[in-house]
Amino acid sequence: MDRPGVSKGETEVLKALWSIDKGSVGEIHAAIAADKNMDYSTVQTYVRRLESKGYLSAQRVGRNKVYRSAVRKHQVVGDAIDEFVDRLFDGQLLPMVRHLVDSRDVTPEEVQDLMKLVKQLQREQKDVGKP
Amino acid sequence: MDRPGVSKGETEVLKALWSIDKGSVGEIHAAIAADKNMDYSTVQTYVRRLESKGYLSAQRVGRNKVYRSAVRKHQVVGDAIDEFVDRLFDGQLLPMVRHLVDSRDVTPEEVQDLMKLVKQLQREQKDVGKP
DNA sequence: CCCCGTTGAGTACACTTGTACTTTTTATGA
DNA sequence: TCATAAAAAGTACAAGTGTACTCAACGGGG
Repeated sequence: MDRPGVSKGETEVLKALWSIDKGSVGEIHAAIAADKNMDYSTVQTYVRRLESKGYLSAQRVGRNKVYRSAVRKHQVVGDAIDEFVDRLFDGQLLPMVRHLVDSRDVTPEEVQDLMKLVKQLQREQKDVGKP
Repeated sequence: MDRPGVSKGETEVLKALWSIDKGSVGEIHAAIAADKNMDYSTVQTYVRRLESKGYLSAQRVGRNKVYRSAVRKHQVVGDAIDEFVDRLFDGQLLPMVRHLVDSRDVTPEEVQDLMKLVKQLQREQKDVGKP
């Protein structure tokens, strides 16, 4: 069940697909084109490669194909994170987060959200094993 | 001043170099070999590539060269993180962290450390502009 | 009914990366 | 002094990636 990794360009396609749920190459292209600057043919290539890697499933509808992601976003993103954290931080979470907040400006809002997140984690851990 | 990115294998070499500060290819190899399984020649290749990309500076000492990193760890890691966060989370910190803590088991110790980290952030932000 | 634009399929090609093998140089100990 | 081991230098090569161009097919609007 483990496929070859997703490249940078392919990731763009997957993100677009997740955002529109399903669509033809043209629709995927439209969902990307906004910010990035990716040729239709390039998207086509990425789609083809993703399909052959098993990340997309296609369904014929008349003359065209409708693609949808065959993997959950959570899964793909999680795998990418794992690999990244392994590569740079030997799998350790804390140094990673420290670097994150350390190297970029964190806004007060973000700090608040972080705090909420951590508090929630604490609560979850207290609840372990309780009804 | 912006060099081509560092590949996965090259990152291993850089990490080894940061850990021993400086060394010959042999010493770098020794600093890696422990866990990973990287041939001496492979390390040689990575070193050569890193040098030509401008990440290493070399200094001749007798028959061999002593290499050291020409870039600070913080810089390289920071760049990698930025690119990664951009690629998967459109540059947004919070979704990234949420996913991080969400997708892997966080130990109680890690939660405590996270809490410390966030509290420190809060303190820092209160101090902005004060003597 | 036919042309045109949208799709899909096939092909291209240079650059990067992982992974090494081979050849050359050189200091060093027998 | 000369062989040897270690390091450096050069070469190799397949797979993956970014980035597209070309051509064929087909379906809908004029």
